[in-house]
Amino acid sequence: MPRTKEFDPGAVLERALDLFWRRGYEATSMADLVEHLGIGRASIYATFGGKHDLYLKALERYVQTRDPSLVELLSQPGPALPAVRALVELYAEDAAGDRDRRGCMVVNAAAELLPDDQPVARFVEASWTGLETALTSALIRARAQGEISAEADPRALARFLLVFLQGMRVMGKSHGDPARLRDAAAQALALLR
Amino acid sequence: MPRTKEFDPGAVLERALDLFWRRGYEATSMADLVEHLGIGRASIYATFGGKHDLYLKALERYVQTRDPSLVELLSQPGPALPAVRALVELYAEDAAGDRDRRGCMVVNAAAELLPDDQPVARFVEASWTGLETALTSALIRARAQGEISAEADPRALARFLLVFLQGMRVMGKSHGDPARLRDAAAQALALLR
DNA sequence: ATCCAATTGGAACGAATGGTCAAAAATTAC
DNA sequence: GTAATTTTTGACCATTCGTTCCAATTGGAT
Repeated sequence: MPRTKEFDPGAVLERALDLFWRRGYEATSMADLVEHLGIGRASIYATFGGKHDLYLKALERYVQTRDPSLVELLSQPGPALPAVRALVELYAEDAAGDRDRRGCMVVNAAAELLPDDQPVARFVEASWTGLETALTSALIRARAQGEISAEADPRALARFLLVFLQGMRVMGKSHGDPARLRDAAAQALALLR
Repeated sequence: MPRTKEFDPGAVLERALDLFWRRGYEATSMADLVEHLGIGRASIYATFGGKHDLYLKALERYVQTRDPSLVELLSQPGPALPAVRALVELYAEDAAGDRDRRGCMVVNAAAELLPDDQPVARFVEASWTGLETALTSALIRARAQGEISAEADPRALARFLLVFLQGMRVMGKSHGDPARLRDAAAQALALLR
């Protein structure tokens, strides 16, 4: 009995994600969204709720469609260290080569909305904890397989990498020397031996 | 002939800095500022210009009154490496112990306003370049004094530390395990040998 | 004491904000 | 074909936004 929607909610959410990612939360107005999403104002409210709900769903989609490749990358069987190194280099290239300098949406969310926005805060923390866990488990495997020193502390190393990666993501928003992030990444990788 | 102001512009700017630092640019309204600065609306415009000008001046004050201690710290005569290590630990403690999780205003500015806001972009880049330069010069001294390996690359190491420090500053906005940043910092310091 | 000039508080500005509502259109099930 | 129900459209809402203006006030210089 319900009438079918004329649009694909997933595709619309993707466009909302694009806008929020590029401009942030406050700087993106409902008028902007109405214009770029291609659907009416009321349809947005009916489908996603208010602006904050829509932002949260966009952030969720961001994590689910951009980050998971990382966890998969880290969970491949076989040698674990190359995956970790590849991850760091991927982040460096990503940040250094990002033409429109949108950075990482999670980092942007943390910087703009935290500490006041609790739903976003929970989301950010969960995202970071997830990456820390994936890194830790990869490093535990690496140590077990003799790829890094037996004395290494996998969790501490994972935490270090986690912080360093977020650093690259913030700094990627600035038009600095692209070699800066590459140099930094090369040094960070020296810690993994 | 000009009449003297009834307020101390420096003190007022300090209060504006406090607000912008905590809430960011967009989320801070002129009404908020009027309420917290203790001076009239027109006085704000007459003294500092519009909202964006005020933000820029607050950001400037932030860098001038919070960061310079760092440059001084790194420029002390004698052994250079302890100063660098102290700096990393200071950032870690700062981020982990920051009760109200306001983070670093430069990082917040970068995440919220970049890449679209060019004046802010210039400011952020200058701030980061300045820290990179100070770190590089300290590490050059450290190498010359035999505190780190002769094969070490001071600039690359400085860039690494720069990125890592900014990472701590973003992540400090989240209520995560405080040990996370301390663990990370300890690992990063292992690179300075 | 007087004039000058700048600062002051507060009212007012139009534009833009996020959100709502009711009428119209459209699709499905019968 | 008809009835039912939901989506869509777009006008509309009160509020808040950053900014400007003006009249009153204030303090400094002569």
